[in-house]
Amino acid sequence: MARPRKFEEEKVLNAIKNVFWQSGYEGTSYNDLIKASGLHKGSLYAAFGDKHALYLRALQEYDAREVRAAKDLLMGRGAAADMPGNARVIALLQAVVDAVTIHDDRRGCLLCNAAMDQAPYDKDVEKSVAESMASMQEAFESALAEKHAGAALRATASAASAIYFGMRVMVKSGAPIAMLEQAKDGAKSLL
Amino acid sequence: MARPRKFEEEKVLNAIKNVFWQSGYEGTSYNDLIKASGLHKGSLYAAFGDKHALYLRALQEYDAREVRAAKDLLMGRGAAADMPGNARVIALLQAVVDAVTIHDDRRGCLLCNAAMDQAPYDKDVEKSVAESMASMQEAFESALAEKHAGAALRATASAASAIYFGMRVMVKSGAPIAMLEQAKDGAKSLL
DNA sequence: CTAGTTATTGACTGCGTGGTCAATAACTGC
DNA sequence: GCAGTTATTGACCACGCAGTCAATAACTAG
Repeated sequence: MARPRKFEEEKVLNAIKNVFWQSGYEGTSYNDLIKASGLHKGSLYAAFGDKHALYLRALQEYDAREVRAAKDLLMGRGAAADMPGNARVIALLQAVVDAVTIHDDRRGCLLCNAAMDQAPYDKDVEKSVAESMASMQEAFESALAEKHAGAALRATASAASAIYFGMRVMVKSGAPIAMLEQAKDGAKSLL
Repeated sequence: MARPRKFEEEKVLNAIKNVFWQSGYEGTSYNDLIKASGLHKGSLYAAFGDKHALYLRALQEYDAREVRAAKDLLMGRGAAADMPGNARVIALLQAVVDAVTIHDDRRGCLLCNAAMDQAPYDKDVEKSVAESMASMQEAFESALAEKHAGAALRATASAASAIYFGMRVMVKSGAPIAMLEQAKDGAKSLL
C-alpha cells in the first residue's frame, strides 16, 4: 500500500472556494490557492489538477452548499416550511441584505461572479453556471406557484431572480444598504 | 512649438473602452490596449498613464456615452419623449434583450462588469461606479414618478434597477433569450 | 526487512505581465 | 536653419505567473 494523504479533501476544497469567491478567477493566483490550502504546489496539482479544474470544483462546491441552501429556503424545506411562497422569496432577498449588514460580507455570490467574469470565455464555466442558475429558476418558480401559473409564473420567477442577481451586483459595487433594502421592498409588489 | 499628435484622443479612448468592456480589467493586458489603440507602448503611457488610469478613463467614457443614452431614454429625452414613464423602463429592458438578439452582443454593461470585478478592490473604481449607478437610480425614479411617490417610488426604482443589473448578469452568463424576455415581462407587473 | 506504491516537497522553467527609458522624429517660433 | 519642445518608437527590466518534475518520505502487503 501507499503513503496516506495528510489533508482533508473537503477542507481544502472549501478553502479554495473561498479564495475564488473573494478574489475571482483572474484575481486569484495559484500561489494564493497554495497558501489557502496549506498544501505545496506539486501536491495541489497531483490532487486536483490545474487552476481551471480547481475553479470548476469550487463552483461545484458552491452549488452543493450555498446554492442548495438558497433553494431549500425558496422551496420551503427545513426552517422555512411554514412560510408562504412569496415570503420565502423575500426572505432570500433579506438574506442578501443581511450578508452585508450582519456579516459585513460583500463577496456577493460566487455563481454571479463566475457568470460575469468567466462564463463568457469558458464553456465549462458557462455550463456549470447555467445549470446552477436553471435550478435556482426552478426553485423561484416553485415558491411562486401558489399565486401564479403558466407564462405569468415564469415571468414573475425570472424577474425575481433578476432582482436577486441585481442585488448581488449592487452589493459588490458598494451600494448603500438603503438601496438594497429598497430593492427588496420593491420586489414585494412584484410577487 | 512641438511635434503634433497623430492620433485622435477620442478614438483611442473609445477603442480602450471597448477592450475593457469585452475582456474586463484583469482579462485585458497592456498589450491588448496597445493593439486596440494602434499606438506604441511609450505613447500610450505618455498620453494617458498606466492601466489603472486608462480603466478609469474608459469608465468615464462609458458614463458619458452609454449610461447617458440609457438615462436619456428613462427620462424621456429625445425619441422617447411621448412615451409614458413605465413604458420607458420597459423599453430600456427591451434594449438589453435586443443587444443580444439583434447585435449578438453579450458584453453586458461595462458599469456592471466594473462593479463586479474591480469595485471591491479599487476605491477609485468604486467611486466612479457608485456615481454612475446613483445617476441611473435617479433616472429610474424620474421615469416612475408619474405613478409612485416617496418610499414606494424609491423602492420601485431600486427594484427596477436591480432587474436591469440582473438581466445584465443573465446576459453574460449565457442565459437563453426566453429567460431575458420573461424577466422583462415580469418587470411590467412591478411598475 | 524489502519491494512496491502513492504523497510530498520545492527548485526550476519559460513566458507574459505592467512599466521604464533613452534615442530619435516632427514640428514651430525666431 | 537652428533651438526648443513634444511625440513616437521599441528595446529593455524585474517580477509573478501557471505549470513541471525529479528526489524523497511514508506507508503496507508479503
